[in-house]
Amino acid sequence: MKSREDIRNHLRRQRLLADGMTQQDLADRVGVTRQTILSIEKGKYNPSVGLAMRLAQVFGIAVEELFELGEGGGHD
Amino acid sequence: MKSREDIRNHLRRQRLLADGMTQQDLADRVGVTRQTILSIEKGKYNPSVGLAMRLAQVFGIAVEELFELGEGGGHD
DNA sequence: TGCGAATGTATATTAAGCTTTACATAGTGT
DNA sequence: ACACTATGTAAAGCTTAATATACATTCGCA
Repeated sequence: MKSREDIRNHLRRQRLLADGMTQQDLADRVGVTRQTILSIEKGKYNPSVGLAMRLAQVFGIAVEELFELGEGGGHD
Repeated sequence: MKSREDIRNHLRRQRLLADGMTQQDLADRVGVTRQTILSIEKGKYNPSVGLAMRLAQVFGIAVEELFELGEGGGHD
């Protein structure tokens, strides 16, 4: 049973590393609302790859450094 | 004017490099339907980062090697 | 002590990812 | 000619990402 995606992210850590960038600042830079950033940080959902890449780009890191799969082995 | 995401992908190329893996095989390995793979290949949409990472993992490459942002500069 | 800035919670609504089913076309082999 | 496999198209439906709005909390600061 793996209906929920189970993805970890280091958004908050990176924001803090980036001179304490706020959720709103980050949202503006990638073109989404603050709610979206907050929900991703809280693990409430699994963003599109486009958004994920823009986020990683803001921090100058790879997508895989910002998001991690749950490593449940298979896909189910 | 970049409301639509505009993401390029190298899914087909990678499939062919991977010994001609079929859309169905790939779909099975990442746990989605063939339609989903086809639609992504055709650029009809922008998968979730979870799926993008599983796809990249199948080919042993980074997400950024499989998907590319439109490079429109900003987010609009 | 009260204001503003940053984060969190809640809920309702819209947009888009993904599934399911069904059919159509092109290539391959017998 | 017929069957089989891989790919493409299309539409209906479900689930979830993302928006919008509103309010609550904590903190620093004038």
